[in-house]
Amino acid sequence: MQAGIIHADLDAFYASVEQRDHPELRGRAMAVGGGVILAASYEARAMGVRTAMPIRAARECCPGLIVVDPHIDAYTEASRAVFAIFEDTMPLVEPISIDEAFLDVSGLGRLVGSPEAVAGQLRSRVAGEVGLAISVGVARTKFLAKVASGVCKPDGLLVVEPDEEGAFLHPLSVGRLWGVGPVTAEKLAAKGIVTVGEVAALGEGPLTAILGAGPARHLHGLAHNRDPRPVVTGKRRSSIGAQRALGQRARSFAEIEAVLLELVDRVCQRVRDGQRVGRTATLRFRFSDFTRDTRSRTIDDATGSTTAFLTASRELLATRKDDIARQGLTMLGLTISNLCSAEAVQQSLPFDRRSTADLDRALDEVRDRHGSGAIGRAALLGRDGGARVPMLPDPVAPG
DNA sequence: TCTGGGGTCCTAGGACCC
DNA sequence: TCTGGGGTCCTAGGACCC
Repeated sequence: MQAGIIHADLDAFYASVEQRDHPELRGRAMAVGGGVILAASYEARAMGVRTAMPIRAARECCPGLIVVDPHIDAYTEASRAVFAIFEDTMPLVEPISIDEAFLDVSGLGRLVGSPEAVAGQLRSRVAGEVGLAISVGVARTKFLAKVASGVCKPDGLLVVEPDEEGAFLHPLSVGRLWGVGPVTAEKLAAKGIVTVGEVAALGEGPLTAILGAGPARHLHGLAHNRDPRPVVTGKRRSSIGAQRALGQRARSFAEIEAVLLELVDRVCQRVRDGQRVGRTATLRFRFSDFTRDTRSRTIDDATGSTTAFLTASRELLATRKDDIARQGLTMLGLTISNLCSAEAVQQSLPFDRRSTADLDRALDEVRDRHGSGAIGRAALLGRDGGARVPMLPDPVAPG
């Protein structure tokens, strides 16, 4: 099997757009900041500036750092232009974030050129037409393609051929494995495991003892470059949320309720704009001591209604009223999940007053269309036994 | 200047159903 | 009547990513 999956990743995206649009920022240690550092230029990174760093700390390690406000519209526009080039090159594009995507070029054959040639074309078109540097990794799996683009940053191109995989992967630090963050890296380091090769040599059993079954299976697979995930197009977000930092100042409960109303309104608007409906509201709290907490509630009928989610959210907020008064809230967030398309709900059959046999037949129908794990009886009936409009998952685009 | 703000995926236990 | 297995859903929480 040939190396046919591309991972393309724009370098220091927000900062690069600012440097493109403001020539006086080029070659300078600069960053985009909104409360904390959102993105730093490579010049600033060389001085130790990192994403998510408080701006004051960033200035301490990099005196003279230029911090500019974010211009989200410019980033969105640049992202659109880059993705248009991706899709013009290859229809099989899976967006990962505003500045990252996978492309499956294995089907292109000799018609367009080797994956390496396609990757080179992408890089020169993005540079020429959008004015941004992009790093591209090419490999046999998604995971390895992503590692490759990370290793060749900035402004690089790296192809890992199938017979080079072990030699490339094993010397790398475990932190390069997708899903290994500070917590997992520390657990492994405590057992003397630092490189991907050491994870690969360990075997799944001992790894399970260190990390638990799920992460061990995942990591063991990656360390041997087993990653069967295909490149998938047409995915939709499975949750939509917003949050608001409140600062350290004490807030009255009424003020917090007002913030909640704003959040609910904003999130529900976005849900409706996407022609979607949801069922679960999750409130996220952060207190003055930086501890976090979540509370969620699922309502029976999927909706995009601000009123419905406001009711659910206020109930959730009320459950923490005492803690909020005692500890002080510094952040409030709301996420709506269990999303599906509003259209799917429209098309669903009216189940009211149907017999159990009818419901079971309808369930079979849904499972035929969407797969056996798509939906359970409880989701169709509601926990109180009352019939209601069922949730259908969004259809996944073919390919 | 005050520790953004947007997501994904996984796990475990209890409730409930067949 | 008792016991048990298998499955889904909901809730809470953890880790991670950009």
